[in-house]
Amino acid sequence: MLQLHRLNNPSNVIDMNQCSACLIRNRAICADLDASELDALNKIGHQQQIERGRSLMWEGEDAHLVANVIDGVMKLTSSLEDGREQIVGLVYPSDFIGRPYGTTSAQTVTAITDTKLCVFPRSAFDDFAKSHPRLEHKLLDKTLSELDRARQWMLLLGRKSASEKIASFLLEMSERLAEKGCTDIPARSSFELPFGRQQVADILGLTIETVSRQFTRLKKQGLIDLPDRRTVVILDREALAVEA
Amino acid sequence: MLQLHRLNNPSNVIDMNQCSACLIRNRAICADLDASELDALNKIGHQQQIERGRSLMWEGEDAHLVANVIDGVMKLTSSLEDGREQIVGLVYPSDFIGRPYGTTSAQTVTAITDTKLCVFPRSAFDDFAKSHPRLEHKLLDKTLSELDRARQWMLLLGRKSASEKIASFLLEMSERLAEKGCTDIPARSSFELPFGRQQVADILGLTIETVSRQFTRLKKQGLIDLPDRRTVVILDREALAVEA
DNA sequence: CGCATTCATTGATTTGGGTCAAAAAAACGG
DNA sequence: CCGTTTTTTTGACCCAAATCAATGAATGCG
Repeated sequence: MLQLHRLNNPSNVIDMNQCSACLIRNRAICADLDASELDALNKIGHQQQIERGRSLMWEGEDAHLVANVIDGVMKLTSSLEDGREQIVGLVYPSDFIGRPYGTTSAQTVTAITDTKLCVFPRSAFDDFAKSHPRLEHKLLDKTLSELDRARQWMLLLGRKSASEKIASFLLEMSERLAEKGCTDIPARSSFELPFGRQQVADILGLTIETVSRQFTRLKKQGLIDLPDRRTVVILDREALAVEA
Repeated sequence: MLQLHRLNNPSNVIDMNQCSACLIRNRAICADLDASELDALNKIGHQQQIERGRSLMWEGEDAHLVANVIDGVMKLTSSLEDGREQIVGLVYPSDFIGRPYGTTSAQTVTAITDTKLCVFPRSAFDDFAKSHPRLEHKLLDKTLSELDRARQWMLLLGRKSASEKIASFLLEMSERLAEKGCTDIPARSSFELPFGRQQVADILGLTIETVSRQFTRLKKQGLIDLPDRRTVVILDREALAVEA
């Protein structure tokens, strides 16, 4: 069933256009490359659109590609045989996807919103990376940051209560979405979640019902407002931080 | 209070002796270095003993060093203000510790057993790494593996029940401790945990009582035996795998 | 060796969050 | 615009694991 979502539709494939105009160029792994290097990298990759809900790679399967997110949000998920799912990572513009120097993907990578990517065949990318230390350096730096973030999330998953999880989540989202420019809303106190309630539950290791109840509780207590189901307005950041 | 554990006791500092005799040399980040490179790395680091319970760096504090574990087991922990603690990583011989190109440590690093380390001042290590792509490459590879492992652990923390957590833990330990040669016991079905019950609880996001109850349950059901409080014998790996 | 301390087990009780079920509200499609 | 589908909210109930409280076993030390 998941197989149906495979992306081998050539109509989605677009020639890689000028990196120099790329909005996330200075934050992505290609940031430290010079013009000629960028050109070489250009030749091995291409831009690709991927629509909301579609997956780019699957847990346990061969991953023959790596990618950079240009625009949109993706999720990394691990799941159990019975369908329980945990979102183990979120991928924002300028973030890197995939496992260089590995064969199988440890997680499923799925678009949460329509997403624009720079895609590279893994083997070609591996070769390029091995011979371009500055790129590997950037990749290492990003990976180390991701690892720290993942470990911070482990504390939340293992030790925080539902209300603490929700509060931490809202605060992190308000920062992340602001910093990454995923929305046009200037005020970081108001932001649009790219996730539905079930996805929030899958991020926090909760059920959808618990997420919903916590949201309405915070709303009733006046710490947040929820104008529509995707928008969150933080009314009392202080109080929220105390809960986190 | 934690400050008392700081390692500035010069008696613990030993000159780095010959890497060529190092037991973990071929698995650690120094694996791909040639003799002269190894010699240069040698000059910036030194070996150090650290005893069980002592910490090498603290969450949120400046980390002016990075290290390689030669022998022993260490833990990475994150904690909340009220003392709740989560073990977010385990560090075995040949594993790397610390955050190159970063300033503050995101976790506390503490010895679980008496540990032997190769310690490097961070700034000197950073410089060395930047000019030695093969070392950075190795470091990247290790970091990517750690990230995959951390994310797999997030699934356990967020979605597994206590009995599933315990079963997964025992199976992983039997593999990890065998593969890393942390014990002399040849049979991977019998191994000695380097952790007490509280630490197992901190790894799994449970309480010590729940861990204890699950252990005794598995013993009563004949899936494992517990000859003494640190030793685990897996009697029915199949059944344990079904629980995991 | 015996006392003290730490660590682990076991039992009784509580509770946070899960499950099950239904209603309400949005979003979608013709 | 209306019926269908999906998503979210709300309520009633339950249970796994936490908490609280002892007891029992190891370990360490004078």
